[in-house]
Amino acid sequence: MTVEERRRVKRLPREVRERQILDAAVRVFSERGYHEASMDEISDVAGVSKPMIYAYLGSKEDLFAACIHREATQLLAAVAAGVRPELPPDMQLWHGLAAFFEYVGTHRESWRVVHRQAITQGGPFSDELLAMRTQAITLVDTLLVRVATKEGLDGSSTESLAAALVGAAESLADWWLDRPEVPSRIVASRLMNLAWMGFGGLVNGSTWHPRET
Amino acid sequence: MTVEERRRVKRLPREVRERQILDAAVRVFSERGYHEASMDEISDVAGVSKPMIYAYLGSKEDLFAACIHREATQLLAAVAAGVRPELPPDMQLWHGLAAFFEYVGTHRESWRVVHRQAITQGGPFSDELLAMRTQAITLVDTLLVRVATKEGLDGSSTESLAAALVGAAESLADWWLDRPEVPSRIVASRLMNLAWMGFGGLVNGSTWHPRET
Amino acid sequence: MTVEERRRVKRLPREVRERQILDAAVRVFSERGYHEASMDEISDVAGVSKPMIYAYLGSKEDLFAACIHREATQLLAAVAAGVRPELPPDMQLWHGLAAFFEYVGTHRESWRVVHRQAITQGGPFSDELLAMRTQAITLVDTLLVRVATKEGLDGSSTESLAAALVGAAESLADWWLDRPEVPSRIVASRLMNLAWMGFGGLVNGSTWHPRET
Amino acid sequence: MTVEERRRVKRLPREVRERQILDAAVRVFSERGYHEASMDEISDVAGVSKPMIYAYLGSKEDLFAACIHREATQLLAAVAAGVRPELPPDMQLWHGLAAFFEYVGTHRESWRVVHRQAITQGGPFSDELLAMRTQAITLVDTLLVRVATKEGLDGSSTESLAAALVGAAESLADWWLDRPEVPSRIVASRLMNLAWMGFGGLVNGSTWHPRET
DNA sequence: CATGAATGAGCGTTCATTCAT
DNA sequence: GATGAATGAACGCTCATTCAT
Repeated sequence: MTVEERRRVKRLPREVRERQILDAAVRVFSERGYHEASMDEISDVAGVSKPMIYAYLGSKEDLFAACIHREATQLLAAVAAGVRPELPPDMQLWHGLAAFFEYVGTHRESWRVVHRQAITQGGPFSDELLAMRTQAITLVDTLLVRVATKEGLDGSSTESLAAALVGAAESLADWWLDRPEVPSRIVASRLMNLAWMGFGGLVNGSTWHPRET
Repeated sequence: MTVEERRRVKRLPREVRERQILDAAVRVFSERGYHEASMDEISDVAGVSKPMIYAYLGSKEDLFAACIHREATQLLAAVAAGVRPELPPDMQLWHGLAAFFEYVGTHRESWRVVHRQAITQGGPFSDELLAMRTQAITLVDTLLVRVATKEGLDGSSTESLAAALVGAAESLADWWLDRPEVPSRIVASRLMNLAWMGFGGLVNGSTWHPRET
Repeated sequence: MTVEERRRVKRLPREVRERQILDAAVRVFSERGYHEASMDEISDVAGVSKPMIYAYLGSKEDLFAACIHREATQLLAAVAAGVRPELPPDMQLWHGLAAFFEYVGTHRESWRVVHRQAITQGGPFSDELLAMRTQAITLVDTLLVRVATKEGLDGSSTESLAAALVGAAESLADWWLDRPEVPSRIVASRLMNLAWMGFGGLVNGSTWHPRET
Repeated sequence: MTVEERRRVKRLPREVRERQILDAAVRVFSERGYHEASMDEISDVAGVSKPMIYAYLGSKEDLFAACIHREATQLLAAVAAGVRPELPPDMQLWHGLAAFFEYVGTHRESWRVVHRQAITQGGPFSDELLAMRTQAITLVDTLLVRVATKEGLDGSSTESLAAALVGAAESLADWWLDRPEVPSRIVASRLMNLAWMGFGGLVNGSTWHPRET
């Protein structure tokens, strides 16, 4: 019995198959995009017949949502693991950013699916993604608020700043995806500087305003 | 139908027809996304038969590329018009950002096509988009370099900062698209503050570095 | 240019194509039944590609409904044409029945689709069929009522008798379908006798009742 | 799972399992129709895994044929039980009809499967059904022949009359299925009157013939 | 010039059926 | 004996694209 035959014949437990399918789906969705991806290719890559996909993960939409959910959860977990609460705020932010870019760098497919694809598909996908994003923003906001209140800054605009920071990180990650030669530390450090200095300025009260010209 | 009657039906010059088609295509692509958009609907909205579209603008891909090109060119022109070279650098940046958000706010369909759609479709579309982006980055880089060299900062990393800024602007615009209640000035001002403060820090040489923990 | 090529190339007007498609659909539905019939086969038989069917007649359900409607209408028209109002009631009934069996005998496929298939498919098809049946029953009822009132019979149960007669005719036609050797006149005459004698008995007041045993 | 435990799970004898499966199949076929019924649902309703069904009853077709056979046999038995040979012919017919409608009324699912479903599916099912029908026609024919010969009527057309009667009964039952408010006795009585009066006319020699118009 | 008519090719989905366990 | 796991094959439907008119 050859290895190939063995593969075709073995009856794997559902859990294993589901992982195989999700792995394949992430890869194909990442490479082709949601619409260009065909269930046929996914089933080929997964080494499983199409009916299995439908039996275990449901429709194409369901499958895509499952991908986003799994990958986004992993990403968020990686970032959260990087942030250690006993450190001072700036170091927390730094470690969070470093973990984020580290993860994106080592899981490019994952990121492509979660961000590039999910963001443009309306409906149920956005919801899944939105929830994750909200969590990320909350994470950052918590940090900023701690600094801001200490320093006496009005806490009202921290959330929008957090949103901008998350957005900037996403955007930078997207930009970085096409430049594999830059080390993740460098990218993280650039954003950290921009963010911390900019935020520092706001905390000091030295805001910029347009002058009359 | 006699020759006489034939002459009476609208027989518009090619240029006008092309504009009609492109307008319709931008609208439909923006509403439905690239893949959900059907040539049938575009031809309906344009009030032109499908063979006309193929004759004038080529395949669906060609049509989409043409949309991106036209809209991106307009956007870039609007931003460039905002930047007035006789002003000091910070005011140039400010007017550029203001013009950008102003344009995005008043041409939401256009932006949806150019950014949200184009970014997720691989292949030929990215090229069109990439070229425009490079122009934008160059525009900003020119500004930064002028300040940086004046102040003695090493000019090596200005380009990546410019890229980060452009990326942040794009991301923020995307975020803003779903929040029509925020005035464009406010959004522009937030990004301006973050950018200018952060950049100012770098110029001063007061960079942030991770400490040992 | 061969005949075949000519057929592939000719652009026929919509109306003609629709008839072709409906003809093919009636044939295939009649032979295979609704569920076993495939759109592929119908398109093959019609000598048209599948997209044409969807463009002109809509979904499989729509197509089936269109078949029923067309065939049922024709059948009813044939029967109505047979009934001549200037004749006495029994001759009207006779000509109606004769026309009915004549039609069924010469349009077996049509009848199979209208009755055998439509009757067992729920939903929208039944409605179409029900409407036709109601018309048929009304037609018969009108006849019976005229006789019944003349003779003084209570007209309350004529409708159910009409329903029974229509049902018996349908059933007899179904039975007859598998016995092509029997002439249509004979079948019609048998039902006519059963009906007229039975109805005559009722009119005379000589009804049958179960006796105690 | 130990040998001990295995023995405790329900390990019913084949006969019982088959009945379970057939019961479930009749229910599902009756509700959904042959094609809409899925083996999955049947196995669910039966509380048995799909491979069991295939092991015991064979393919879907086989299963359906088994359903028809069982139900049709029951129906015929019920009718035959109603007919008591010691009674006069008209009372025999009456009791047969009454038993028929009584059975259909109390076993609607059964009837739906036997008649409505089986009649529209070609091939093997018709055979099963045809055999049963032939038996029913023979049953009625026997009755009619006895009367007819006694009275001197030519016996040649009794079979077709019997067929018409059986067909009318089937059709009336089908019509009645959707009108549960009518009592079975009424329906039976209507058909009995129509049949007996009509048949009586023939026996008397007072047949109807079309006149010249 | 302009279009209604026409299609090849492919997609998402389902289902009866069969093994390995 | 009994089942979860697995699939081949087909079906309904759509869409970008192209001719004949």
